[in-house]
Amino acid sequence: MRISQAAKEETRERILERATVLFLSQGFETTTTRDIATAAGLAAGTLFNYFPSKETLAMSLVREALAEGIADYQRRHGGTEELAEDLFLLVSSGLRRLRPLRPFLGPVLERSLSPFCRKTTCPEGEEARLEHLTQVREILFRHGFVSTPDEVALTIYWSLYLGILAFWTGDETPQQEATRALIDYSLQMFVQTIAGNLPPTGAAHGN
Amino acid sequence: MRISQAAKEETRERILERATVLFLSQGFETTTTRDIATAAGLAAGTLFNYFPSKETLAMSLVREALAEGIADYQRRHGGTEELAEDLFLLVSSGLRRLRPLRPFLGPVLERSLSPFCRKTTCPEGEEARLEHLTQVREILFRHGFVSTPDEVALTIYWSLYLGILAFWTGDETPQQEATRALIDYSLQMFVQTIAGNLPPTGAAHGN
DNA sequence: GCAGCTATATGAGCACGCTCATTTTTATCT
DNA sequence: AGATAAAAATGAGCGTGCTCATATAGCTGC
Repeated sequence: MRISQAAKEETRERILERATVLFLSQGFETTTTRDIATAAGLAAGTLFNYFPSKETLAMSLVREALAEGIADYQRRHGGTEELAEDLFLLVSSGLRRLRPLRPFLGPVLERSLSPFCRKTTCPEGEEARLEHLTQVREILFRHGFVSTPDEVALTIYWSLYLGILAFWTGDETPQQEATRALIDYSLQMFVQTIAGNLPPTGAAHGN
Repeated sequence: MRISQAAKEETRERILERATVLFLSQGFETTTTRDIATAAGLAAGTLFNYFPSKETLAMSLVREALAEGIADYQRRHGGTEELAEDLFLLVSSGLRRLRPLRPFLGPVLERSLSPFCRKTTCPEGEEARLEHLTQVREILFRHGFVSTPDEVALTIYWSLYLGILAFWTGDETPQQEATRALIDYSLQMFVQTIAGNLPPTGAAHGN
């Protein structure tokens, strides 16, 4: 068993696929790793040759979706809009890709994107965070924030973003309009602050 | 075994006390519920007559600390300061009381205060959140925000607050100065936005 | 003090995520 | 082909948090 790089990738995809089905039909917590392994035609232990933990498995789905969201955003929007609008499109693109997974995302995001306890957290979550923040930085740069934006500002951005995701996972309004309002408000808040002149630490300044 | 209401409370306190010691010396995840039960002189299962889950047990400690923080705040500050300053004092009071537990708070807060998945979350966490937000509402009211502040605004406040807590649990700077800066920034941001006139949903307006 | 009742304590046992020694499969080299 | 070594699959088994049938202790009315 040396070359079968392709076969291995295939198995990986099959696991993710079956896992998604199970998570959607019975929820994240209720689905056992044994269930997933069986559904993918593997022994219980084999699953962990592909993913170090159940959490990481689920987070792979999330990360992939968010990455596609970023790609969508880059493809469609050159960034001619206003800053807040631009960020709104980024966030929306992510949510659109995450949409099919929404029913089971609560517990997954809680464990893997939570701002707490960066050490224990699974690598996939950390990477998703970095990928998103990189894109945000790029947008800010494009809008004239030349210096690397404040560490503090980005920390706050991530807090707001998590709040949005969290709210969205439980938003029962028809077309998730409530989430839309929250995104608007959060981003306006962020942009207004970062663009203005704030006493304490001094936000990055626009042109 | 009927009356011992007082005795029961005593046992509860003993559990919390021993658990704190264990959590501090070996961390939250590493400490088993069996460890705690034994340390409190109980059988493994008895622990769960007092706390429905390990998470809830830990969260009781947090909630108590935060409640004391709020009490401290109310005792010491009539609220003569500026709004942002007032909120800063509230947050600081909480952190001061939480300080002794800091070493093991990461995983605990992650699971119990996380904005995700309100359903699964333990009741203690939800209550702590409501208690804190009630106090925030009171402060806003005192500063002239007559209408109940926007649901949206409070959701955002909580996101920011969680971000602060999260950052604080991992803050390695000498006197947690970095956290101080984050609190300043976050609250300025919040106050500035809530006081100003923000297009989308319309924040509560000051006098 | 002795039944009777009920609140509490007990610990065997369950299901879970995950590990690891072992077995099986597969590619490469002669 | 056969031998060899590496990669991958296996499933028994471990330590968790937590449950639940059972046992025990404490109060009440006699």
